[in-house]
Amino acid sequence: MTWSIAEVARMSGVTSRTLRHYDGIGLLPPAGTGSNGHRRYGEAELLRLQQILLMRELGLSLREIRAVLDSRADRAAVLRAHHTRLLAERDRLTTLAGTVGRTLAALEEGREHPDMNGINRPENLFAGFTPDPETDAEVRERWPRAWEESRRATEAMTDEETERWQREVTAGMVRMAEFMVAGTPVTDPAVQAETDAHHRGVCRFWTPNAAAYRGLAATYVDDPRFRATFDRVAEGLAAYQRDAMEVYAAERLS
Amino acid sequence: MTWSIAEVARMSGVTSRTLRHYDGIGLLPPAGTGSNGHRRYGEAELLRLQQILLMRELGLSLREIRAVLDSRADRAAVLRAHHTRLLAERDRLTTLAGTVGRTLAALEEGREHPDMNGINRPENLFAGFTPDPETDAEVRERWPRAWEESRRATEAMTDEETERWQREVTAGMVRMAEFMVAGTPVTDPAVQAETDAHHRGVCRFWTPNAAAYRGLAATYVDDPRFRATFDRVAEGLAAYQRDAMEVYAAERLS
DNA sequence: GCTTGCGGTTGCCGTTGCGTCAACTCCTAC
DNA sequence: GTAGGAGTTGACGCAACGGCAACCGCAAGC
Repeated sequence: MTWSIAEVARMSGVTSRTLRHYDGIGLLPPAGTGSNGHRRYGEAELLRLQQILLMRELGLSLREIRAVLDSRADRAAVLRAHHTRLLAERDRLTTLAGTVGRTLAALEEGREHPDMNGINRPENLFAGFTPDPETDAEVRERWPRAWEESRRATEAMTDEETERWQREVTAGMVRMAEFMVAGTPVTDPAVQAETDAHHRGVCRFWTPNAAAYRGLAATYVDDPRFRATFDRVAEGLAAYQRDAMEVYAAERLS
Repeated sequence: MTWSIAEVARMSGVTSRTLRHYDGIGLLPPAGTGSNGHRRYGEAELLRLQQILLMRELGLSLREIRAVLDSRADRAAVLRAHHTRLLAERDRLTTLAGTVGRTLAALEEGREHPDMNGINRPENLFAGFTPDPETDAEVRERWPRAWEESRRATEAMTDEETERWQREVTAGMVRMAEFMVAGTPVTDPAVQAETDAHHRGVCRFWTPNAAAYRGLAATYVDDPRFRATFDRVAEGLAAYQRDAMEVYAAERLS
């Protein structure tokens, strides 16, 4: 028993165009083609199509589905990865919806040019920034090991890399500010994930233990130069960042 | 003071390709071009670019951004619509992640061919379905007005429309089953939204008031033929659907 | 014998927001 | 004279198809 493309389409609920597409990308070739070039599908193909549609409903890409069906990938592993992606995307949308909602509220409150809810978005906070000699000397004196490590790492970067990195730091600060104005507690997994990114960023230059990381956190608030940098992005960000770092140090560092 | 494309790219953090793209689609034409064809950007363009990037970060499409900037659309209205879209998409992902998570759990529990967590997914539950004369006569006798209205609406549909409609009904039942196995309470907005869709579907043939809709709900469970149809999708679906409909009737109908 | 219609075919464009070549041009410095 | 850098336009590619065009084969009806 074989079926024509239109019959399969009616039985499965997809369009014949889709079936041709699946044939075209090698996901579901028909059992054979008649003398007139018409595709003929058998039971094996119907079964395969059923599997395809099942996974498609779960949101897997056709490429992944093909990998699974051709047993070039483990079903469970693919689904786990997909699940993680879904949760991450959901969290992203949640944050985004919050930001849009606040912007909207500001707009309707009459502020014609909302300033992003108190967040400034410098494209690159450190553009043309050279650490002033005074601070540099101070760091060198107080933490000579860290200063030396950091110096080596900095010198190894090209100008381009430096700028990309500065941009990334700025973006991280803005994301943190987002959480802050959204009222997200610093213990929230999303905030801690961001803090983890910050920690990894710091580790590019210097690997702090819990106490050192806490020291850095304190410096952000206590040192007027650091605090000013944070507060240029959003008021209170230095303290928020410090709190997040302290939670991170307590939970993830030793 | 004007800037070259590379300068603007460095200042704003986007690539020169992006700027050319924005020019290409008319979103951000340069202030002018030099004798050598090179684009020159002025302060007005930088300001416009800043606005663009702001809205882009909020997730708006370039088309929407252009509409807003050319004041062919209301900022607040666009943001409100976008906010709604974001929330809907977030909810979709949440449900999807739940389904994927349960499928994954079933898979890891050893069931190599998980049956979608107890949900059957007939492509079209009513394929080739003709209401049996007995039921038909019964409905006609008990609710003559409704039977007549429904008959007229049914006859007005082409075969194609009928099949599409049956498919949609089946899909709705599967979505309901998803909520049921996910343990979502029937009072949940998502479930009520689905019930609203069901209600609108019913209204294509017959417009029930609160009592009638509740009566239909009861029939789903009490009538063995209806219940069997629901339970072919998932066990207990008839009761779940009834509960959802009763909540709906109480809250939205009179 | 000719037309009409159905069911199928291939192939190409459009969708979104750019990344990534390729092939040129212009200007400057050595 | 030539190498290099900064710019240009044009085109393909990405995911998963929808939709259209042009064409083919086969049947029925005139």
